[in-house]
Amino acid sequence: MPPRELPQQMGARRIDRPVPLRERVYQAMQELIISRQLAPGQHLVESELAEMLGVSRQPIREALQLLNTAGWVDLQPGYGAFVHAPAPEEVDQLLAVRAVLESESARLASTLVDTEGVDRLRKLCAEGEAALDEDNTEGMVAANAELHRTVTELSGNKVLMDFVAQIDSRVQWYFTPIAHVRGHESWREHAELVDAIERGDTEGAGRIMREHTERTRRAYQKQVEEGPEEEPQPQVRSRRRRTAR
Amino acid sequence: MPPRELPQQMGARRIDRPVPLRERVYQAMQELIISRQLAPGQHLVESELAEMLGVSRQPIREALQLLNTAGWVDLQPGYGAFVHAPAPEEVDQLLAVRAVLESESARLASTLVDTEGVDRLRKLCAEGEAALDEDNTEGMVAANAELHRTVTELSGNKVLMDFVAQIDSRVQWYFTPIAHVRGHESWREHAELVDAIERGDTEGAGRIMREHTERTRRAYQKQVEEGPEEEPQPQVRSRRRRTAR
DNA sequence: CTTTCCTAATCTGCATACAGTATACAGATG
DNA sequence: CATCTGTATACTGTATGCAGATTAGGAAAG
Repeated sequence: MPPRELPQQMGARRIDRPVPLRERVYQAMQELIISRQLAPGQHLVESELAEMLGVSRQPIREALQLLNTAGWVDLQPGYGAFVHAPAPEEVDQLLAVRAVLESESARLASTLVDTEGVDRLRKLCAEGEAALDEDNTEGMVAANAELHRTVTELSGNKVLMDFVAQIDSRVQWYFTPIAHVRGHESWREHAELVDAIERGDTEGAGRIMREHTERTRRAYQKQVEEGPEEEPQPQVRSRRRRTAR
Repeated sequence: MPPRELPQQMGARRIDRPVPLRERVYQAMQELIISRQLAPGQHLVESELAEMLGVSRQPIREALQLLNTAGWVDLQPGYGAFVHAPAPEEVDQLLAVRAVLESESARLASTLVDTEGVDRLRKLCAEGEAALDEDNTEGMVAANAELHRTVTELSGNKVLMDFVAQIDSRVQWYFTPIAHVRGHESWREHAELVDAIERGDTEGAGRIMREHTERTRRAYQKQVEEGPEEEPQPQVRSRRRRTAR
């Protein structure tokens, strides 16, 4: 330990190191994928992306590797990178895992009740309801994500947070297009969940969260059955020739 | 489909594409970390690794990124890569997540019973017991890992498999040194688990697995409390000067 | 002797260059 | 006309080079 301690309480936030290019490329590409500007199955040519984003191939490659491990793109060695095209059963499986992890988050959160945390949750509930009333889909999705994230944060388990974060961003991707249907119902469940957490009702919190996410999952399944398919997705999966000059 | 089929039954095994260098570097480094040849907290200098493994820095960098997302090394932008040094509470959290995911695996597996799968599980149980009898720690750890992996595989949920695989390899890393203590007890529980899966006892399978992994977790906690610390770990975390010529 | 500042050397981040491989198109062959 | 084969080309994988950032170590000052 250094002889003299530095007052730890000051703006302990260290100056932000320059964010590596690969991180920013990662973010940019994630957004391009979520917004469907890069379509599922599309071939991602490194040099093209490099030119598009104004950087060299190196940071592009690094970002692609990260996107690969996060499940956003599929990397086929010696072949290329393709935007991941989630199969319906994969989405279902993802939601199943989410259900389990979030349920555990709720259980843990309820054992660490904390008025400050509960306040935050209630505020998010209010925001969500408000967004719902004014038909603001985007705001609703955001509030929903933030609520779930907060519950996980309150669980106090960092590892859990990491995993749930990974899953949630992908769930959001799959979901955004099929505009969240179960509006009021969903937010009523959220409110119940917060109540259970507040009173330290571990079993209740876990059960409610589990039921909640399972219902979401079933809503998704139903949507898939009914809505035949958004588009059959040409599922390109083949290398594309750029300039056939 | 092409008009004329090629006799599909012949040695249909396609020639293995050259495994990218980054993959092999990843494997090599993971092994070096598990075997403690690269100590926790140690600074990993790209050029050094490149020389050591006989490749250029590029594949090293890519492998480091992957190792980072998998939790094996910590990457500090502009600063360097360091072998991850798990804090005790992190290990505990990891085991908690493992407990939940594996329990769910067992539940799902029990709903998809299948004699072939049960046979494989039983065989692994036998192997484990045998290894235990002849005091073969390595074999025991391997059988244990393989058993858990198989249960997850039988769950039929690919996403779950991915996550559990990630967790398990890290759990193995943390565990190998503290030589698995709860020997017979652990394998008795495994046998019970397989029985439950065989008879399609979903709740039982889930419960047994949960209790099993929770017990493992508690065994770890106890070990941590008793064994003060392996070594206080200098926690180097500082860049090292290579050739102070 | 302690603290501060400066300097030098190392290391990372990013760009570019090169080689090998897979693909698509065109021409050849039956 | 259909199918096969050869060749040009584009893309990935790997290596190397360069600039800026960051730290360790030591000199200078209190």
